[in-house]
Amino acid sequence: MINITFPDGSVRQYEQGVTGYDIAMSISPRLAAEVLAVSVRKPGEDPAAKGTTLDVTRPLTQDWEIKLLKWDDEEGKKVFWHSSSHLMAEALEALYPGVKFGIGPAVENGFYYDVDLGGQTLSDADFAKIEQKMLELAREKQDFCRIEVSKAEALKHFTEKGDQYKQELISELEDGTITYYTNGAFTDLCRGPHLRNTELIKAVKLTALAGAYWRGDEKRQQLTRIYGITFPKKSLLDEYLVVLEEAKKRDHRKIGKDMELFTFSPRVGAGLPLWLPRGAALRYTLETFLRRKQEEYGYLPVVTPHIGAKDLYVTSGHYAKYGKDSFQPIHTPQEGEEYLLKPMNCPHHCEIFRSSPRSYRDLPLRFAEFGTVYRYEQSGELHGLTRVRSFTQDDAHLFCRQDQLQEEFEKVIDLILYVFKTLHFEKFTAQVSLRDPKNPSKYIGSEENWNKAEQGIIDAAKSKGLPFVIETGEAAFYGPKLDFMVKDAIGRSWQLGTIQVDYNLPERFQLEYTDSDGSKKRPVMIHRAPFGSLERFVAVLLEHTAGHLPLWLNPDQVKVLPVSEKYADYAKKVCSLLKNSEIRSSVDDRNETLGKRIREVSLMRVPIIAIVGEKEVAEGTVSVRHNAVDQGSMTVEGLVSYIAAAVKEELAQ
RNA sequence: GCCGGUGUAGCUCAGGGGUAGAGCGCAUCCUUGGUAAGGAUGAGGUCAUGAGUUCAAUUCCCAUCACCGGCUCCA
Repeated sequence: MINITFPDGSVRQYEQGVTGYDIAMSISPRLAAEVLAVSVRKPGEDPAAKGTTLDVTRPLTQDWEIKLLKWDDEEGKKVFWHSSSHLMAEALEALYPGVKFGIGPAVENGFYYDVDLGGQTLSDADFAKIEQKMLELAREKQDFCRIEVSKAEALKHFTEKGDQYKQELISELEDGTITYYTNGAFTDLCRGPHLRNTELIKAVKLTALAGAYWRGDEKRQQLTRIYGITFPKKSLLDEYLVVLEEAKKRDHRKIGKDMELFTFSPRVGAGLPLWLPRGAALRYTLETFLRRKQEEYGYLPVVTPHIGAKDLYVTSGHYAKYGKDSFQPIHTPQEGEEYLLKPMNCPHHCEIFRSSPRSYRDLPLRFAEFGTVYRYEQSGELHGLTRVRSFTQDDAHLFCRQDQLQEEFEKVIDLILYVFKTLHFEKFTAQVSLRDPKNPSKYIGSEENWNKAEQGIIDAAKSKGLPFVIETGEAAFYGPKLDFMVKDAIGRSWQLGTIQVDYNLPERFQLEYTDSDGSKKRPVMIHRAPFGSLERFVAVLLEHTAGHLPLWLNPDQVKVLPVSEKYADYAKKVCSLLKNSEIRSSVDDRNETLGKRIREVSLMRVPIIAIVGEKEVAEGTVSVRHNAVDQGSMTVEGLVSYIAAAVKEELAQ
């Protein structure tokens, strides 16, 4: 007998060799029908440690703490989708004989399989056929069987099959650890785990077709990557399709066009956004918001040029690292002079630090700048406002003493949390990015400093009670960092704010201050950007809010609509009174019906509509509609204080 | 940068070897309206750019550019 501990702490005894499925059955057949996989962990192991996921058909031979994984568990979905990729492979093999398979994992939303179709081509017109075949095979209730094989046997099998991709994978595996999974006529090299059988897959949708290199290496064979997603219920697929539609509607590129915020012009160049008046108003409001807060936190605004001498970046180390992949140096008429478009603001700020002798009493010094930078992003990677070649960082560099690092880092976390809170990004996670210990040559700076910096970040995050994950190998080449990933209203993750500790640039720029004992010391530097960049932040904000920006931030706060042209003069008067109170307002007195203008103004997401007609002119009032809700009539002064109160409430949160 | 797709009016898109269409928007007129689409008339296009095939190219072929979906990358 073995002891099985359940998540609630209860323990039950089972026969040796019992399966997850048997255990589920012993609780309820209904649970057994839903259970997709089982997560096991040695009893008493750290609860934070991830368990091992096993097939529900795997016999259990020792004491375990288990969790029965269902669709609602991330790991359960992974197993479901991974099995689906095998199902798709089976369908492909049936429809396209001779097809060879690369890898077919589960991803965040579904799964893919990289395949080599030989000479055959595939287009999304073929999706329906493949989906049909998958459903047909799924209904056959094929069991997924796990088979252990020797390396020699596995190599022989795939050599005979002529699948060089699997051969390559097997050749890198250790003998004795190799398993196959079969479902129906399809056998795949696979570690698993998988579903019990294919029947659990009730709804199938192939979503995209893409090219992908074998093992991500552009020098190697290009495979066709087929993306799909499956569900245990048809209704879940329908819901998913609705979410996709919703995401399309929330696409910041579309909203930006609708709301006339920004545009691009091929004549100006790819990835170089042009901010339209309303977009510029939005940016300006965001900048002012942050500038004021930073002032409270003791930041000092600085301004630096958009170009810098090449030597500046040679000193910083960026030239060696990125020079070849950047916009190329600008050459001046005077021979030998070379300037670079600035790809970051830090070297300029380092020079500001150097501009005068610094005392330990001066620290910390916090230089802030909305600094526009230029980076030669690969053409294929440009995407709306989230990935551009010219963008403005809400940048600041904090120069502090080692004993101030922790506190400064924590204050930056506070500032970022304030920004997120005010803009209603309620779901976010922090990611601590550390060095890749296997690849030390990728990084500059001493081992000792790296250790100090990495520990400093972890300590600060812990003391702020920040939920964070550690990612090794994700650090910048000059230092470790703490990145904030926010989840938007429909659950997608985006990287926004970042805080980075840097022991390297102070070294390279020979920055120093005089300590209390008269000795020269090197300051520590913190890079930070709560928004990340204004471009990306606006994009994420638009997708998060579907363009329904809060009143304080909206480029149009009030639209004044005269009921008919007779009241246009009064409307203009109201508008100018509002403007006198620094409210962003305009009049729509076009010769259109009131209903139509309300519709259009609402579609433009203007939060407040002030309607004026005979009654309002007589009474000296406006009729106010806020977010489609009638607020009754009020005087212009009344509307001004109404807005002031609403804005104050939005910002106070 | 690589693979695939797309590029037709300001916007969203249909069409197709014989130089073009719809809806919305825009303009003018009628209407002067009370909380999400009033009516009529009209103007707008080197069919992304460049070369090629053809009697004839917006349509077919090639290249370039931009955008879209992936891959790779991201100081």
